[in-house]
Amino acid sequence: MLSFTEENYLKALVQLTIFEEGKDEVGVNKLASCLEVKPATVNDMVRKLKVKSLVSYEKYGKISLTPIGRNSGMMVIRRHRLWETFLYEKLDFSWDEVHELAEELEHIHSQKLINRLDQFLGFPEFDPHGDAIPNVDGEIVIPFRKTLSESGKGDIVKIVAVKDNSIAFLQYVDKIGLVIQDEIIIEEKEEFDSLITIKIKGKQHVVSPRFTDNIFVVCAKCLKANDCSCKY
Amino acid sequence: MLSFTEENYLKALVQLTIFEEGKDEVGVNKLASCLEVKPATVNDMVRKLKVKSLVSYEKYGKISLTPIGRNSGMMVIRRHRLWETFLYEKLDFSWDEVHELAEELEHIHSQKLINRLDQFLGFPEFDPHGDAIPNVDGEIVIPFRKTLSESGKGDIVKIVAVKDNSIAFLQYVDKIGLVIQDEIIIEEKEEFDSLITIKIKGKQHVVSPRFTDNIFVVCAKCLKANDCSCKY
DNA sequence: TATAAAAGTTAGTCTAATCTAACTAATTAA
DNA sequence: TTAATTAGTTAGATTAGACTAACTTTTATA
Repeated sequence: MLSFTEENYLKALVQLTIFEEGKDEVGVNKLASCLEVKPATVNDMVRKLKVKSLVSYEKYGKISLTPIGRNSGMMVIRRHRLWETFLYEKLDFSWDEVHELAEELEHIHSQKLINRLDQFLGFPEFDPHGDAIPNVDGEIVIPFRKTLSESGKGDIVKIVAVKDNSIAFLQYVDKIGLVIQDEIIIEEKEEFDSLITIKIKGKQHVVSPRFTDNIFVVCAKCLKANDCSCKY
Repeated sequence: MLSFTEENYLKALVQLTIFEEGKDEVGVNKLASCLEVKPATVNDMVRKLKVKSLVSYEKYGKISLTPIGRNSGMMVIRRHRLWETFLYEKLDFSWDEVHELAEELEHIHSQKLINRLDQFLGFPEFDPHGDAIPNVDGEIVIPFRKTLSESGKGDIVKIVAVKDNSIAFLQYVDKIGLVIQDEIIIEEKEEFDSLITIKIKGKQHVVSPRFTDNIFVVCAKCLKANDCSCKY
């Protein structure tokens, strides 16, 4: 049985490798800052996780997940996202409240509980932030998507997820009136300071990279993220 | 913020004092065996809880809860029993499965979460084992009831709760076919070995004190536990 | 009421998860 | 290609919650 802490390390590793495009390993410092602990602490823990065959690691090398470690980490994320969905759908919590609560709930271990919860929720595919929920085997389809920052002037896109789950960010998104699946028109991109002018539901907003880096979108027409050549 | 462990101490103290008729304090050994730790461990912890004004305690004396300690302990029990109800009512768990899962879920702290859950469940008064659920202020109405062992020959009673929440006991209750609110007729009481012959739904069963000590009942006619003088 | 048994305490040890401070290795840039 | 910077390691300390073993106090009983 994994401890609360060990699970948090595995979860962070999944986020920093599998969910981070084109990466399958991560350094001690990066993991430390993600978990808000000191590198020395990570060093100790990674050795323990290695003994348990959950990570691959050599002194002065990078850290990566073994298949077992990956699956365990994925299960934590599955639990997290299913609880978020429960809180949002059934208990009427707002999307900026659910993350914090799910941080605790994700450590309840029972497989049976989480599978029953999944069923109770009607086997949802996405959590309230638009993130895919790993299935019972720890598999996940990472959908094609790009950030709003990567969209070009004139593009008409659809928001499919948010990257940042912090209360401050989500409340800002609410304030603008943006909801998952909404259409966004990129009206202007200012090279100088990277500010972008967008239109949502007919209303214009000027937003910063701090915002656009954390909004995941696809083309509103073809629903592709990258090799889209749709013309409006 | 109380730790997982501190909460378990407070919960056990509520059970051993408030829920145990005519007691308002308990010794180190009793608490230790209830929590399945050594008396030395309890001694340490009780000192810590005293510093936090959660218990009253003097060296070589008995342990009792302060009003704050009582309320904190009650909140753990409220959470436990609401989660049990959720698992039973919404996720179709059987009553012998819910206790174990609720032991983990009860440590999720959010007041808001538990009050929303309460509302979602329709403000239930009793958990699946027939135990009353403390309200939002940590108050509880401990209903009048006696054990089946205390019932006399010829009594017709109604089961309102079970004392033991262990899987083995609950599965035995299921096997007999007994359900909360069922009527039980005490047909025979054997002084020699304390075996009792009961009739449930027209079927006779011979049961031991191990069973009857853990079944809470009231008079089926007047719904009183003690000063009942109903004649059948 | 003396003494045995039960209940409670103390001191010292252990493990998990963290830290700080000082060190070493690897990488980057002048 | 050396020096500076960044990344990673090690040793030793700390805290919470548990333990054992030896001791002391309280209670019950002969």
